[in-house]
Amino acid sequence: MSVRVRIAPSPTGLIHVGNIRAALFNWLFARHQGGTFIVRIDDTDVARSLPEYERDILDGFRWLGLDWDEGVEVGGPHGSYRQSDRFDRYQAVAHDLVSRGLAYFDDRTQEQLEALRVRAQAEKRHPNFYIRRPLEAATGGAIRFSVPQEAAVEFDDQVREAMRFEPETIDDFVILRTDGIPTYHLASTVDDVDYDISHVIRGEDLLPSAPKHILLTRALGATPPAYAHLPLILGFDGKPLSKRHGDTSLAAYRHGGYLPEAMINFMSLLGWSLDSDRTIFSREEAVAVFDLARVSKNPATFDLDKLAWINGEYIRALAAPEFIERARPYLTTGLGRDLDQSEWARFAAIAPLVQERIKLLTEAPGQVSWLFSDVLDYDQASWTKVMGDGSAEALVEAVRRLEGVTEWEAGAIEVALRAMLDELGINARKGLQPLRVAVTGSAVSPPLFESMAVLGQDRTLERLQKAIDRLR
RNA sequence: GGCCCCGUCGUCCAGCGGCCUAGGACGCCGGCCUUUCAAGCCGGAAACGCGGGUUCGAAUCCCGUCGGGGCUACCA
Repeated sequence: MSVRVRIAPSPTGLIHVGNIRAALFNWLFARHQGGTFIVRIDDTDVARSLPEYERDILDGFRWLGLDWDEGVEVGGPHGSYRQSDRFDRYQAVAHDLVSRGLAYFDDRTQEQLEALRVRAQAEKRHPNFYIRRPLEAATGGAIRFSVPQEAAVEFDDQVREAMRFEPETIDDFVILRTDGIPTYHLASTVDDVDYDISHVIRGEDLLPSAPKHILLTRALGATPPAYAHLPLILGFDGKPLSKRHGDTSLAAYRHGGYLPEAMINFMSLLGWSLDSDRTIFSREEAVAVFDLARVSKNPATFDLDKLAWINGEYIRALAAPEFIERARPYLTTGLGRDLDQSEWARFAAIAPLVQERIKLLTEAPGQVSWLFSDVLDYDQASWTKVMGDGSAEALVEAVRRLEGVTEWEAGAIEVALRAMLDELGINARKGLQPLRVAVTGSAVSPPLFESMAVLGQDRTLERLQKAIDRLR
């Protein structure tokens, strides 16, 4: 049997990390098995589904490199991969089930049903005791699936192992609404059958729905797929991920300076591990060993600090030109303007030093803004902390020495300034920090000699002079 | 309430009866390096929820208990 898996998000909002992790695990499994990865759009909720959300989902998958073999925008041999195109099919299935005595019409109102649930609760009975009706009780309304009461539903979950649900605890669920729109249970199950899905890999929140889907699949005359229910992802406080934890949409990370390969690596670790001691690994390495049996059963907390660390690791591992290219859009938005060619050259010269100092691409502009502004913006705290006794002398002596440097590059600058330190008899901290603040405006910056080299001799001297004036 | 899932350092993961005086990583603390900040290197604190069994032996198996979570819609 060939492996065919799908991710079926609903376009009712921006796709979030929970969905993405499910997509990733489906993708890893498919690639490891040499199977087919399908992207389907579950838009049965026509009122809330929006085209822009569908676009967001697909953009997100593309950004992460989760390429799909069949599905929306790619096609495949199974017709449409958008459920709103297939309502006829679901309706036909629902009516066929009715005619075969496996489902029935239910014309009761929501209020009546709610009253029955309340009554069941009060009498400590399962709701199904009152919800369930004889097959021929009505001839119109919604269509409910009639859950067979003969046997328990048992299946072997790929991550949770033996599962068993007693029939009286599974309620007769609606498969087709009064308005003819299918419910998630029907559409999803019919599609999984029609598209020959072999493994359903999804969040644990759907575990209680699994017996319903299995029963429905059997009613359709098909063999149920294998199921694998992934642990849920929680926020930093151990509570379910929600708006409270900030923006959990993938888009927020996509624009927040994160690298897609770092996101993939990090999310792979949410409920899975390559082995006992590797944290950083490529997607190819993950594909090579991915195994559902090794997926953890307990919920995973989304740890932003760890994501940031992983992102930093990936940034540092980038080849310099690659880093410059990736940082480019963040630089123009962060600096608020486009850089000209000579400015880009200057950035390129200092980029490797920036690269090892940031965890997010969004931090890049802050590291080099001093390089691109004509009037330096001194950080007041840095100034007061660094400028003290001897600072003026150091600055004056530095100017004198640096004026004499004929070949303006980091090595020569260092030689000149070391000589200055010797002559003044002061240590590097005391002698160099004032220069740093004078040149970059801050006590924290990329290495000084390289920074001066990139800034240029004239501008460096100019800034040193300005600081001297300011001290008087 | 009912049904179901889960329970190893603060966090993620390893462990699937003896290799465990419980391993790795993030974070935290300390040190080294050092022109600042990072990075890097070295070291440290830090966990098997609890109670019973089973067994020569349990983090690993069983039962209970407590705790966390999911589902319980004509949402998905």
